[in-house]
Amino acid sequence: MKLSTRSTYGVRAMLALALHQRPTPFMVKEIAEQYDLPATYLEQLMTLLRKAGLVTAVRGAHGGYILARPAVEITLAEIIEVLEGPLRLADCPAGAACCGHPDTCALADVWEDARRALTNSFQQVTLAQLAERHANKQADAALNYAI
Amino acid sequence: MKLSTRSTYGVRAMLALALHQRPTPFMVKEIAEQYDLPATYLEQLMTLLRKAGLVTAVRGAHGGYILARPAVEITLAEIIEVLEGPLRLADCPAGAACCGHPDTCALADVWEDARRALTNSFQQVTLAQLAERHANKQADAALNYAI
DNA sequence: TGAAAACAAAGCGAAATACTCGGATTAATC
DNA sequence: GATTAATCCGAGTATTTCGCTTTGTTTTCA
Repeated sequence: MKLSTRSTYGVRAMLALALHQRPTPFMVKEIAEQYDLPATYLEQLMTLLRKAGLVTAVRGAHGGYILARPAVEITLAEIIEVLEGPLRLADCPAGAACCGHPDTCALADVWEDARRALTNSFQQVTLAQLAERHANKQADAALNYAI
Repeated sequence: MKLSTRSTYGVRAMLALALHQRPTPFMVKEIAEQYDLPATYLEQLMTLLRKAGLVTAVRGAHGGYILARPAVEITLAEIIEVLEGPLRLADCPAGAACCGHPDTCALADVWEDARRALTNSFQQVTLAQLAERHANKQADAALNYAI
C-alpha cells in the first residue's frame, strides 16, 4: 500500500521542472543528478508524462523538458494517475462470491469512498503550490541556520 | 497502488464474523467456503487479526473465531492497518537528496495529508455499519427480484 | 484416544517493480 | 555535412513482493 517509486520520482521531477525558472528546457540527466534519481529510469517516466500531455519534450542537442502547462494548472493527482494508474484501491470481485452479487456488496462503496478521499487530497495540490511551499521551507531553514 | 488481497480478504472475513449471529465460533474453513477465500491463506490472516486483538480464537475441535469486541467498536481502519501495515504512501528519503533536507521537503506534507485522508475514510466505517449496509442491500436486491 | 480445529514456520511460483541497455531519431553546432 | 547531444523506444533483467501451499505441532472436544 505504497505509491510506487514511479509516482514519487515523477512528482519530484515535475517539481524540479516547476522550480526550474529559466526558459531553457531541463534535461533528464540534470534532473536526475540534482534530485538523485536514476537517469535512464526517469527517462521512461518523462516519456509517459509527455504522452499524457503534462510535459513537452524538446528533442536534439540542448533539448530537455518543460511543463506543458503553467504549474498552477497541474495537480499532483494528474501526475500520480499517469504513473500509478487509476487509484482504485480494490476491485470488488464481480461475479465472485464476495457477497453473492456485486450490487449487494457493501464494500464497493467503501473502496469508492476511499478512492475519492485520496484523489481529492491529491487534486487539491498544484505544482505551483508545491513549489511555493518548497521555497518557503527552504527560506525558513536558511533563516534558522543563520541564527 | 492497490490494497493487497490481505486487507480485502481480512475485511471480508471480519464482515463474515459480524454477520455470523450465532454465539458459536465461526471456523476458518467455513468462512473460506462461504466467501470464496483461500482457506489456508485466510488462516494466516486470522492469526494476525488475533494477535492484534481484533478477534478471539477458540482452539480445538468445534473451535473457530469470534469478534473480540462488538462490531460497532471495530473500524475498517484497524483491520486494514493490521494486515496492510501503516498507510504511509511514501517515505521521504531522509538524508537523501530529495530536496536537500527532510525539513525542507514540501512533499512530506503532501504524503502525510493523503495518509490522513485515507485513514480517516476507513476510520469512519465500523463493522456494524458495514453489516447493516450489507443487509439493506441484500433486502433491496431481494425486493427487486420479487418485482 | 481420535478427530478437528487453530497455530507456526518455512517454502515457492508468479507477478510486479525498478531498473539497465542498445540502438534509432532528432536537432543544434562546428 | 559531420559531429555531438539530447530524446525516443523496445527489449531485457535482477530483485522484491505477493499470494498461497505445505508440513507439522498444539489444543480441545467427543
